Amino acid sequence: MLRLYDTATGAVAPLEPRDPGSVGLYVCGPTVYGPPHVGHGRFVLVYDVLRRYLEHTGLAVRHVSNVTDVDDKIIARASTEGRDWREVAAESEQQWWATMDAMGVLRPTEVPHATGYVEEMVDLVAALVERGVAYEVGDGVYLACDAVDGYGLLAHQDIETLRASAGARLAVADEKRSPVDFALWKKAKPGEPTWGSPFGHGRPGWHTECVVMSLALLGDGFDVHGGGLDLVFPHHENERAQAVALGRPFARRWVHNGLVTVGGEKMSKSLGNVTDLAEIVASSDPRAYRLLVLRAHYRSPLEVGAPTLADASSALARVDELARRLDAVGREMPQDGERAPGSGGGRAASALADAEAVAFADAMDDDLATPRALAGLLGAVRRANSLLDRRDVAGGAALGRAALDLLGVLGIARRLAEEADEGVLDIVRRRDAARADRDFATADNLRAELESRGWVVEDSPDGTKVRR
RNA sequence: GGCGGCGUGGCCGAGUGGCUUAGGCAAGGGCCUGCAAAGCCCUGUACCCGGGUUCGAUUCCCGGCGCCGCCUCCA
Repeated sequence: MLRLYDTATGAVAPLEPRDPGSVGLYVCGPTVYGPPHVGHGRFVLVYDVLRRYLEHTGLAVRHVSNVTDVDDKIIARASTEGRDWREVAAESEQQWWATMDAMGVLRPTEVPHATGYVEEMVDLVAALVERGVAYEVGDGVYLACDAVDGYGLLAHQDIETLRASAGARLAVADEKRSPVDFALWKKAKPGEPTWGSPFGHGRPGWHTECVVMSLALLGDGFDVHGGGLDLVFPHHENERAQAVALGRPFARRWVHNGLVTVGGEKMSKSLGNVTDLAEIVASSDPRAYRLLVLRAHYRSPLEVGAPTLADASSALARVDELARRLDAVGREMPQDGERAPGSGGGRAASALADAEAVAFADAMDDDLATPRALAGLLGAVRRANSLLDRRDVAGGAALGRAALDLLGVLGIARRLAEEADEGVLDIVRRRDAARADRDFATADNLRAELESRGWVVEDSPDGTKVRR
């Protein structure tokens, strides 16, 4: 069984689902006001792999990830660009999915939009007011955090400390009773999108959006709530506060992924080091970024840059090379190739494959230790290549296929080979003819020609092979 | 100031009280090759500093130094 770290307790513990056989996972999704960056890419990949692994172990996963489609930043951008806020949100969301699809990320099973749940949000705010834990002032409705049992659970600080900390930093200008209180409902300002409510026209606060959507779709006491480490406080703390104030059980487990650094620092607009995710997907194999992300533990910080991406790309090339070799082997061998006749090594070979699967599960069950899982798999890739080099086709194929299958669980499936067109094949044939004539000067010129067209040229007993 | 975390070989990045002390990339040597490419084999003797605990610490404890994140919108 998967053991996962819980931010609330600071300990690793088995993930025991509320409903046997299935897991409800809520992940805070993007606010759609601009193009996705590598930080978004990391959180999406982390939870994509969590989901894939849970499904691999036979659990049904209900994976809910919201889109925040009304927010200060969306409104601000629409305003400066003189456009409708809905248009900005829709366009950004389209960009989001295009990039995620390119990265091979599974779409969440449900994608609630904040604007689709405003009525429920109003109801929730009203219920909190009715219970006397929320109060209305001039610019909105706030939650009185003092009334919340265990406020500070995720921040690992008591409310007095949080109050002092917030009070010291914020020039208190609004009408909140306490600096830690937060807006459930923001009353309308001129030119902003609004909805009607018992507290006047306005829009919901961010923290209210997520608590409403997660409970609406996954129900009380759902299994896992995830998001970036930077959402722990105040966002998740405040989501939880609302549920607690209502007397509803909230997430049973809190999972947070580490942040991406660029040049050793967190990405931020003020530092000017925000790396566009779409650029990475366009300029390199999207699986390279996935590999990079999985090579670090999900709770550690991760350095992303051209050098680390190039590094991951090279590692991936070796995996793909094995896949190509196995394809070739598959054509020469019967399809039940693991037990190829006359090899005699079949049983030992499948034992080797089983051992890989066990090691993989051990690593993954240990708080999603993808670095260890990957280390094992990449080692298996090398050993499989080694067996194939030594003509142990049965052993190499069994081990190699096992490794590739398990890499597939992580979303690092093999890339489809690109077919060479007739013009390229013509050069290949001329080069083979030249090599047969031992006219190496001509052969080398033709190889240079192929390489200049972007093909990697490899000689084999069957003649020139090209790939890219 | 409070809270959380980190400092590992050229780079990225796991991990561990001693045992064969990840993995990847890069580098050097080798096998293979007409030469390459790809693949494989071999090599590197790393754990911020100072104390302490211990038979033994990179790993545990204390203290420093440096760095990062959160405490305000943020994946």
